[in-house]
Amino acid sequence: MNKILLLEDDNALGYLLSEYLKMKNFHLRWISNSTEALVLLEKEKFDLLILDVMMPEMDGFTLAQKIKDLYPTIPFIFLTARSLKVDVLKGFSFGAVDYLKKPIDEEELVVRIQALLARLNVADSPTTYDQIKIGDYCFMPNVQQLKYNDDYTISLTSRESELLLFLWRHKNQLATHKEILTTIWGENDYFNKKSLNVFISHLRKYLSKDSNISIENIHNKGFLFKVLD
Amino acid sequence: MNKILLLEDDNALGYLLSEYLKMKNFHLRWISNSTEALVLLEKEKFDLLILDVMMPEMDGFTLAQKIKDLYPTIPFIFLTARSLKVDVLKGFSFGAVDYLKKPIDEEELVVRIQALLARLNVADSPTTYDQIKIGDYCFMPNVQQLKYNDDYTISLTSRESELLLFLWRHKNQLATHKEILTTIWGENDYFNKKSLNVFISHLRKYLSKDSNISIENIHNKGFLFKVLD
DNA sequence: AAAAAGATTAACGAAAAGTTAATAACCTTA
DNA sequence: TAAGGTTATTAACTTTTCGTTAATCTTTTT
Repeated sequence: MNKILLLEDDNALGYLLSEYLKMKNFHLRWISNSTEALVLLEKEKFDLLILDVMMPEMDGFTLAQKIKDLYPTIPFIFLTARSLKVDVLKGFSFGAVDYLKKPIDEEELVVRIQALLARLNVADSPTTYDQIKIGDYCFMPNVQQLKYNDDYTISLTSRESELLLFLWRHKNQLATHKEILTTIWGENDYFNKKSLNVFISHLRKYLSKDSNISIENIHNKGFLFKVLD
Repeated sequence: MNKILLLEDDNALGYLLSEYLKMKNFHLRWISNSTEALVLLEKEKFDLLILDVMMPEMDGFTLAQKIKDLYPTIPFIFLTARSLKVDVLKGFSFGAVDYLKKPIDEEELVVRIQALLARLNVADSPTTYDQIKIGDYCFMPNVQQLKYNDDYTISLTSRESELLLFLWRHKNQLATHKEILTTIWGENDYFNKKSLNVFISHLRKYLSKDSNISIENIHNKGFLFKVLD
């Protein structure tokens, strides 16, 4: 879950936003004091800051400057009543990732935050889960390869790989001819069905080392990819 | 420099924005047709899309949906005259990173783009390497050299070096023709694909001493730079 | 037992990929 | 600006790959 720090000195708005964001399942911390923010950042890690520009003691810009120096990677959004263009430009020049003008629409704020955090999270995890364990085999659909026990690797053709993926997604269920043909070949006709048989045959051969795996034919219906665990 | 694709059917606004953004040193391409956008994205790589929501033929939302499916990582901004709240929410739900209401303030657009690209760039290339161990080889992209076991050194051409770096960054993953061509050659067409083959051939020869390294072709898709450790 | 469906292997042709050589573009330096 | 060298692209040709089709045999159904 994502931790957000909201810095807003207006009690009404601060309360409204913090309750709303909590309701939307953000882990939210609301404070109304700039110096407290710095103390808190020292102790806890936040994924996002939401800063009001107009603040007593220290205004949002100077605070942002300080934060930028201390924690250059943490993203922050400005909230402001001043919709002066020069302020918007100034906000971004300070490194803001967004700048919202009051009155704040809570729903819009939420979707903007979500869009932002989604981007941050995908940037973090380039990991494409692309390893599928099938018995003694490991199937990597993205690179169209099938590895047997670290022993050897079989390169699959596109059709073979698509078909295996389809079967795996429907493992231990009936995968009908029609489903397979329409999704992989695009058309369900006599000749493509012949092709399908050829590819089933290929896959059976590739997977023959593990007796817990089988591709069984269901007469006149389709195939059953059986994987015992 | 960052490449931006602007899709805006209003000639006056399209012209204004494209000129303004060019002046601000963006590499900008302006088109007014949704289908043209899809064709262009197939051939060229863009860092950011700016889409008008209201378009003839295909509206921005459906286009965004298509783009999202085909190129899930490319960020886009919506531009719109409809400031209906439901549209803003819809825009973000489609994966937009920002949503600007007309009339567009060009200066604000520029700073928002800059903020966005700045974040993308730091996330993308966190490090620049000057020594990369690849099996028995040591690759030095900055000096475009490839050393085999302190034994001998191969001087690489710029293309060879760029390609090897790209492959290394995508090692053990599928590097599609399109990705390679759009990032290194800038354009994805028949002839550049031919060139790519030539360079792949060069690299294979250079790297042939270490049997744990291979560049495998994935038919009709791209290449797989395999490095076993 | 006949007919239909499925399995397996092989053959084929089109398209893609690999390789080497030739040409064109691009620098540098005189 | 011309020469020479380097690099990238294009061309020409060969090899490989892949999906379909065909041929043959086996299994299932009625």
